[in-house]
Amino acid sequence: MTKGKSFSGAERNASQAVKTVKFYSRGRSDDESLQGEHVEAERLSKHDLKRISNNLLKTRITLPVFKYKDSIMEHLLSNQVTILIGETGSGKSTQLPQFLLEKLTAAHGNKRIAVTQPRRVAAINLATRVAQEYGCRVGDRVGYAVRFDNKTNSKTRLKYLTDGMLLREIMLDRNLSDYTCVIIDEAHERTILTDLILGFLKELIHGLRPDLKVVVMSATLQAEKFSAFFNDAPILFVEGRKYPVQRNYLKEPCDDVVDAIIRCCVQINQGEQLGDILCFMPGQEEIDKAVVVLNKISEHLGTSVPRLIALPLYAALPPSEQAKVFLPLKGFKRKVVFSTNLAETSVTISGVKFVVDSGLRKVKVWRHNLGLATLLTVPISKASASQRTGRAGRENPGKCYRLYREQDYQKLPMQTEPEIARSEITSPVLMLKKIGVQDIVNWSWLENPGKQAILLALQELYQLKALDDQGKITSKGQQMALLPLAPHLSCVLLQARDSGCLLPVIDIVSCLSVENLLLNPLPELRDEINEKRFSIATRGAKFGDLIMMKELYNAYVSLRSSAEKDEWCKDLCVSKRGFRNVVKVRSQLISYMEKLFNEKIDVSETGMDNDSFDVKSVIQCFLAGFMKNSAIGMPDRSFRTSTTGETISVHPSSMLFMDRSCPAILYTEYIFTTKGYARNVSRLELSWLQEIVGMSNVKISAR
DNA sequence: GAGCACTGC
Repeated sequence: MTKGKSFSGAERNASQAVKTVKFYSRGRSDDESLQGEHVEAERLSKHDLKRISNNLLKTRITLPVFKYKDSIMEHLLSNQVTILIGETGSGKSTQLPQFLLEKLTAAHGNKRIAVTQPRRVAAINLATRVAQEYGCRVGDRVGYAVRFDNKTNSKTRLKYLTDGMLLREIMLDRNLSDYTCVIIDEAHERTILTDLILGFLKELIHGLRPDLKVVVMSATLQAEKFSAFFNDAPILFVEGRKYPVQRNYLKEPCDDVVDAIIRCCVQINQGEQLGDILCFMPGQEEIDKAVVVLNKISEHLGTSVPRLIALPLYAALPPSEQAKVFLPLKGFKRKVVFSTNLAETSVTISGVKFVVDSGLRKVKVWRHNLGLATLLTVPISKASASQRTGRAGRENPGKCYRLYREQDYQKLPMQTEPEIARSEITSPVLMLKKIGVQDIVNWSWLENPGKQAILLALQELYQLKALDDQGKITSKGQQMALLPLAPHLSCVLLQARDSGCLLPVIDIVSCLSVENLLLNPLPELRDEINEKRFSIATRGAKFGDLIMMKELYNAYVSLRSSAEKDEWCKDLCVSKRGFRNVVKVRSQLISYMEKLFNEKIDVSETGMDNDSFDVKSVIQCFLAGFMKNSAIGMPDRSFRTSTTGETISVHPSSMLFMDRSCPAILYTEYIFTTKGYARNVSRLELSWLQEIVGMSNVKISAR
């Protein structure tokens, strides 16, 4: 097997510039592969826990990271901020926090160590594993906190949590006085929330907490950026072990991604030893097409080569379909998984020996000046290409086929643009205001989103009455920041309380904050499923998607058994996992509202009766949060946005797609793909609009 | 008259 190419320049620089601790992991890796290793710790005795811990220790001490413990700890303890670059399999996420736990809690007995993760599963899996290694139950000395699931108690000293969760804690206690050390893991992913935490920690250690220790853990490419941000904090480089992956490029660029990927898979199948193939593609459309084509072709390839089994993988796919990609195949077969970015970080498939990379991804880019989101297919970054390639070398040496030329690869940007640079930032700005930041433009941004973006966010928050005309956070803004919702939806909820229709609005807001609740039916079932949805949501048929969600929710909770619920979900092509989440979100929102206003919400009055709420009041609550998201019907039957007069169309997924009678519409999302689409659409009467918005800034032309 | 990458509280 040919050895893979050497690291890129930036990776080498990072390792040369600093003290290098190299090791080769022989144990299991420190991330997703922990799945399925859980032991029912609750049922085990102290003796059993100790025994398991001792057994695991035998594995842990064979890890060279254990051998370098003293040297790593020396750096960590003598610096306030340390950047730790650790590759996959370096054990950094499980071992380092335990080393620190030993040292720091000896000195600060009642304080905690926080380890943040961008994803819930990672936080839960890591805490579960580390508790075993430590020899305790999860939720005792070692625990975790993610939304809907808090396994910590007063004895917890090592706490794994999602970065969203830590930000909540920051908003409630801006000194983080519970903690002696904060470890930010996977910082290179540059999620908005990770960026905010880093900026916040920088201010905190230079202000009220000069004693707080900070460790930033990241993959190679961004080390210098983090180091420079924290006043040249030392970078520690811990090498993991990856198997070599041979990289192959195209000689000529291809113009049809699906065609090129299929050819490549067939070629691999004919020339290479057994091993599964993982193909990275931009989106669902290309994936579905490739699956159909490859499954058709594989029938005609003969029996001298493995039978190709094509499988799709993307987030909108039902979990039962997603599960198929993890099942090993029996017999003379080769699995070909066509995946979105999902398989780049969130999911690991074992058995993959070959990666085919289209070099493309889909990305949602917010246009501040237009006030809309666009969904674009764009080339990936070098970092992303390297991550995708690495998926072929997790268990054995592998090969990667890049469907672009080497000179095209050289032209790719080094890193993916951080999320905060291409997103709407009303929510981050409100969080900063809540924390007490006055000057948002000059705050310690890891990546400053720009003056225009910030001013537009401030303006938006002012219109939602979260800020006063001095730019100071109002008491309404304080409440909005504490609700686990986008500011617009928080505003809707607060309006609903004032209007006396909190319960139906909470149900709808809960539906809106769960992703992929309504699944896309297969084309041949579409009309049938639509009919079923219309027959259940009789008022939604007239008033649109928000009202439909309330009716679907009512229908869902009126079913008794979970078997009935599952059947119903399947029948209407809605996500059962989604609806289970709706129920959780709903009860969380109710309890948060109770806490905010120190009052008890009487849930009994929410009946199964769809007619027990007033449609006009409910939709007017949404107008309070989405004032600018309204459009007026024109004589030619198109809609024009009331803010800019742009043409906007009702999205085909909406209940109102076929409706020709709406005088005006309200929508919660405005997204540009092939043209401007309104999603989650409600019917508006012109008089409703006038009552709420007033005549001043909306031009209304009657149909 | 037609479509949607991924997270988080």
